[in-house]
Amino acid sequence: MREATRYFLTTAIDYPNSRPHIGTAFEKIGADVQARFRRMEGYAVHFLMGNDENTIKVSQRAEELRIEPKPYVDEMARQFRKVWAALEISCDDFIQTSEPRHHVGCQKFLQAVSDAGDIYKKAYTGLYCTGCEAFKTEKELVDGRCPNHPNTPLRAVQEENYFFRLSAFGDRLLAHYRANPEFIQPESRRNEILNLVESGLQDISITRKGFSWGIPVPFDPEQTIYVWFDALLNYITAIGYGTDEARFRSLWPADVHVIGKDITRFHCALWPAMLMSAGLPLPRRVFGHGFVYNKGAKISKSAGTAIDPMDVFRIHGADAFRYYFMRECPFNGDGNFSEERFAEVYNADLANNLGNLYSRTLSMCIKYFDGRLEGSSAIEPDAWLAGLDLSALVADLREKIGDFEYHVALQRIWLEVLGAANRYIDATAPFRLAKTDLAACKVVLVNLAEALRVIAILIKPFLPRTAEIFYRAFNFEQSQGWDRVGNGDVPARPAVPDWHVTAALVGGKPAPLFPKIEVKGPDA
RNA sequence: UGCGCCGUGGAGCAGCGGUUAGCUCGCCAGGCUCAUAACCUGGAGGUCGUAGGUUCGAUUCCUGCCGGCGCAACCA
Repeated sequence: MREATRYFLTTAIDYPNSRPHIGTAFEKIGADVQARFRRMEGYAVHFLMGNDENTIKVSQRAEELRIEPKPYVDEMARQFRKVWAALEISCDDFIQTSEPRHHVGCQKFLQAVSDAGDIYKKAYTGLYCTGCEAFKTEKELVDGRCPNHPNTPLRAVQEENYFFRLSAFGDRLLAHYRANPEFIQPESRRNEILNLVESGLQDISITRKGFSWGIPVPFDPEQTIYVWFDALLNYITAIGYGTDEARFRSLWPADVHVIGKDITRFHCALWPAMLMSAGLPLPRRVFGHGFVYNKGAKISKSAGTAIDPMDVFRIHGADAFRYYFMRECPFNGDGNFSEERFAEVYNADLANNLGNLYSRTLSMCIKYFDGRLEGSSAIEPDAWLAGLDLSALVADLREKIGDFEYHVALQRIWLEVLGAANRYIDATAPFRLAKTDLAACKVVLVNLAEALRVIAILIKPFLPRTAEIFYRAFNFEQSQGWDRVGNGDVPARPAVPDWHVTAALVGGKPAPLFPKIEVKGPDA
């Protein structure tokens, strides 16, 4: 068997200061859709996520809780993974930057960059706010004070740090952007970075002195590696850089880093420069997705606008949650979340359209044929398409999903495929044929069963649970197991002789997949 | 201030150099009854923020302005 093409994708690693909110969930879902889609296309996907743990805040928080940092980050990682699992995020690996594999790889990398002559030591003088435990720039100050801690005087602190010669990489970065237009996506992010790098880069301090929680600098144990330099390296340390070179070589470079638009500069300027210095290939693509706002307001923990994803999908299910964000919030731009809008989208697209199509199809099969469509193999189920060209549609969806244009892909599926099925029922009226022409009625139902199968495949990356329920509504697995079903199976009618309903029934009827959300009226 | 984004029928969003500007919700009128009071058809409603420019032609490209927002480099 031919070795499948590898596809390595990553998300940003998260600060484990607090639980994930819907904004971080948005990113993971978007990446997961890509991972699932690529698997369906036959790629050997490696999907990496993780937590960013070597930060001052983590050690402070652990201290507040009177526990050691390591048990603290382990517990947070457990909670994060639990949320991601509940959201059906299909990552293959989850790295914590406190793990030995990361420490080893980081030190090796830093040494490599140092050997390349891109690291030097320099005294840095700055105003330090003890309230924030951070340096402040002149621009940030309000009346010479830290805006967050106006009563705490700033201290002038001088510290010797190691610097990375980022400024030396400007021309090479620009050359790379020009030679690889798809390196930074979407276009607006690319323009931003082009602008930034053209205006000149400054060297960046990459170590801190006096912190015990973090990765020691190999050639100066008094210093630890600063979080940004350290965090980016997770993409290579997780796959064996410094610990398993063969594996590293088989997976690197990454096909895409999925990140938030706020950290594009680190991924598109600093990160490639680091890799160039160490003599490693650059990732093929960086995709900076937009943000999710809470009714137009920025998601902020302090302002109380953060929403816990669990609150939403605990009630309505992970698939509904995933659908909302993928359909409603363009991945290359910003979107909004509100309970009202969620209920609207859920009821219209999932309950009335998708779920109801499932219900009415199965109900008729059960009611008129006791669930058995005998002789189905003699029927060519393409009437329901009414001229819709499925292979052209799939080709277009490949392009759209490959470019992270999920909202467009979903709109097409709903408008054209679900629409075709619902219109077909209306046009043929199988409920009427059941009284006059059972054979004709069966033809319609075989068509509808086929429609459910096609829909199952098309929505598989987005709504994995629902897709599986659709596929398993009939005995299609006798010809192809669900786990192996891919986009190539859309036009391939299953060679199963007598299609029959295998769906779970409640009281002889299919249970509603997406029970409608009762919308509260203004006086409720 | 610099950079970026947004301003499209009542609401929320797509779209994008070119046939009658789409979708969802809401509203109105029909049809249907298999289904989660769901589904299907049709209708009302927009001079695509504003003033100019480029073009045979702009909602779509450029510039100014108005309004909203995000980011501004050791700050995630």
